[in-house]
Amino acid sequence: MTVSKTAEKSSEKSGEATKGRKDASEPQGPGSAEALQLGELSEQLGYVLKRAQLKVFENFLRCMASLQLTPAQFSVLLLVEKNPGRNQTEIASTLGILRPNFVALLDNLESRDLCARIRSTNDRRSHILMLTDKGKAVLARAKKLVATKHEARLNDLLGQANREALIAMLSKVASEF
Amino acid sequence: MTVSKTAEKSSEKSGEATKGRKDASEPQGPGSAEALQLGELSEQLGYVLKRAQLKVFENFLRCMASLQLTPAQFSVLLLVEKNPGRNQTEIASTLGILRPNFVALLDNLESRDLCARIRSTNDRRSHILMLTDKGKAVLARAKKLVATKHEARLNDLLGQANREALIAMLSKVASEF
DNA sequence: CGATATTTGATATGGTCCATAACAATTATC
DNA sequence: GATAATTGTTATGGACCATATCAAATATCG
Repeated sequence: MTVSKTAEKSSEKSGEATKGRKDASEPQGPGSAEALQLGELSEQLGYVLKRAQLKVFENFLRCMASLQLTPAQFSVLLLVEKNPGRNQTEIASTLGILRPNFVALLDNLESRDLCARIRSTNDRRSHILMLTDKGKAVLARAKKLVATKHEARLNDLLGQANREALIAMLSKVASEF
Repeated sequence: MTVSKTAEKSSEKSGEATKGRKDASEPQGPGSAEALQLGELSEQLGYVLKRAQLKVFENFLRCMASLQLTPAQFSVLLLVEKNPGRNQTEIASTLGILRPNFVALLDNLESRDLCARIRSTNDRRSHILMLTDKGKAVLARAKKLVATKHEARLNDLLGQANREALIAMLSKVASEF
C-alpha cells in the first residue's frame, strides 16, 4: 500500500468542489500530515552521503561542546600533532583548506593558546606550526571524547566490522571516486 | 570543513634538507615534497565522510553539466515527481531545506520551466508544486545520466554488493546517528 | 459572527564556509 | 642583481544556512 500517491497529474484543480473534501481514505498517523515518498532519493549516493555527514558533524559538535572544538579545528590539531614543524601551507593544503581561509582558523587556535606560529629560521617567510602544552592536553581530551562518545556510537549502530568496512569504503570513495 | 576540491599543487621542492626530518618509512609519491602523515585523521568518521561527500558532489556536477542541475535541484525534481500536488513547505521540509531558502531554489527551477507553482484552490495560501513537461523530460535525462555516469561509478569502485551495503549503512547513519 | 492565533510563501539580513585576486616580505632563479 | 616564485595575509564576493518578520489566507475559539 503506497501511502498517498493520490494525485496523478491535475488531480487538484479540475473539480469544481468548493472545499471541505479532504479525501480521507488512508490509514493516517496522528496529525495526519501524510509523509512524502522519498522514492529514488533514498538510493541516491550524494543525498544519503550528505545527510549522514550532517548528522555526524552535528553529533561531533555536541560531543565536543565542552572543549569548543569544531571538526576542522580538531583535524588541524591532529595533523599538527602528527606533523610538528610544518608550515601553514603544508598543513592547510593537506586538509584541503585554502591558505587564505586557514588564517582565521589558526588565529582562533592561537588566541586560545592551543597552537603556536613560529617564524622559521630557515625561511623567514613561513610560520612553523606546533601545539602548545595546552593544545596537547586539549587534544588528548578531545581524542578521548571522540573515541568514547562519537566513534563508539558507530559501533553501537553498525558493529565493529561494519564500522571498519564503512570507513574503508568512504576512504576509497574519497580518494578514488 | 577541511577539504575542498582544489587539487594539490605538489610544489616541487626537491628533497635536500634544510633540516633533519624524521620521516621514517613511507612509500612516497613521485615528486614527493614529503607528504604529511594523516595519522588518526584517516580513521575519523567525519573527516572521511566529508571528503567522500565533496568528491561525490563534484562528480555529480560534472555528470550533470549538460543539464545544469545541482544535487539540490535534482533532489527537488525527484521529490516533486514522486509527490505531485504537494506545497512548498512539504517538499522543502522533507529535504531539510528551510522555507526561506527554498524560494530562490524554486524561482530558479520555475524560471527554467522545469517546475510550476500553482495556487491551491483548497488553501489559497499555498503553492502546489508540479513538474512541467519539460521538467519531466529533463528529469528523465538526468536520471539516466546519474545512473550511467554517476552511480555506475560506485559499482566499478566497490562492486554491486558493497555499493548497496554502503548506501544502507549511510542511510542508517543519516537516520539513527 | 468576530477577535486572535496559526500557517504559507516571501523578503531581509546575518553568519559561515569556500574561492579568487592582490599585496608585502622573503626567497629562488637566471 | 633583476626577475620570478613562495608565504602569510587581507579584502572581497559567492554559495549555503539560519532567524526574524511580513502580508495574505486560514484556523481556532469565545
